[in-house]
Amino acid sequence: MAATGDDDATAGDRLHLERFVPYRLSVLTNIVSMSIAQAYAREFSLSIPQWRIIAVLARFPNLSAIEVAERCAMDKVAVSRAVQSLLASKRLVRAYDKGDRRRSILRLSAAGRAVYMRVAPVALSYEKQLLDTLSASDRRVLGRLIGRLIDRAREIAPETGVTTAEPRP
Amino acid sequence: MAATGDDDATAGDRLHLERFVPYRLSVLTNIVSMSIAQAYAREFSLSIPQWRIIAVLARFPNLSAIEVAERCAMDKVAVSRAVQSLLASKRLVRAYDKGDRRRSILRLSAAGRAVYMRVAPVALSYEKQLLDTLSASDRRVLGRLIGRLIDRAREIAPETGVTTAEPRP
DNA sequence: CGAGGATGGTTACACTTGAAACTATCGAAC
DNA sequence: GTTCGATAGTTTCAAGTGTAACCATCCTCG
Repeated sequence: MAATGDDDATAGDRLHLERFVPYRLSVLTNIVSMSIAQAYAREFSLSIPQWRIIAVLARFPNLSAIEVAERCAMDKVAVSRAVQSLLASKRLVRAYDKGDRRRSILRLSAAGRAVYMRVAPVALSYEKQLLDTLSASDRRVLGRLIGRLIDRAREIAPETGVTTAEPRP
Repeated sequence: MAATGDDDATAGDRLHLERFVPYRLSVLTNIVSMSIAQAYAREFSLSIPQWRIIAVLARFPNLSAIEVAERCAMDKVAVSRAVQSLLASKRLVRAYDKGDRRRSILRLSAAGRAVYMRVAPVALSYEKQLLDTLSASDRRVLGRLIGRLIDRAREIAPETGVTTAEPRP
């Protein structure tokens, strides 16, 4: 127990970590990410980046590595590494663009699709469990708020470079 | 086969990454954390764990390492390391409990408080900027939703051990 | 007292991650 | 065609992180 008791933040501006939204978001995200990761890491030995790549390629096949990076909010180094391990485990197939031979074209293999088919329901059911404490209207609001905050965070981010999802259309 | 480049997720259960709440939370948190970290990492060479420890000790002085860990949602190894570097940079003072000599007692030094005084306003102003796209009522709702989701995530987390903040009172 | 177990904290090692440098290809300008 | 700069992707090396093993101290129960 804090000997002096409490709150020694003598600034005019008080930062209460436990009410500080960035901090709380980070706590929430950590718990959620770890929970989901556990579900697939154990059974399929997938890392988080690997799983993201599978998920995005399941939905948008034939992306290049950089396009994957944009959609996944990962940087290209992380994508490169995850792609290599997915190629090694034969869950991914890589071709190269005829016209531009720098550009890779990534698709899931049958094995990759199989992994997706088994992991996706687990992920979705986790999300369902997580959200079912909220009312339908709270869920809608949550979705809207997250969207707004992401947009806003991007606006005020000091040119963070790559950790930005959603390719500009 | 969708060579057209769209939605090949032929499962009955479709995972739309861009609508998947855990994913969106992770994107949001990444952008936010990196933005804030940049602010203090550059000027004060503080890592995220270091900054968290400073913030929590500014508010609750004389905690032990484990109490810090609980409040920061960090594990004790991370705390140990961050404490060491903060001791090395003279931003922290460590004493040991008279009654229980295993137990450390951590406090900010004058230098540590000075860092806090300069970083806290930056963090708060970032939060303000982030949230000022939302109406006052949306902000309240957001706070409530995050709280609910953290509780829920803890409930359904498969005994993740330590990544859990808020000591039980 | 002293053995066994719990608790606070640190160390060791393997693995992941990030920043920067590097290769290779492309497009355009001269 | 050659040079220059941009783009796609990889490699490298250093730093960060997690797990497990490890000391030291404390507690308790015989």
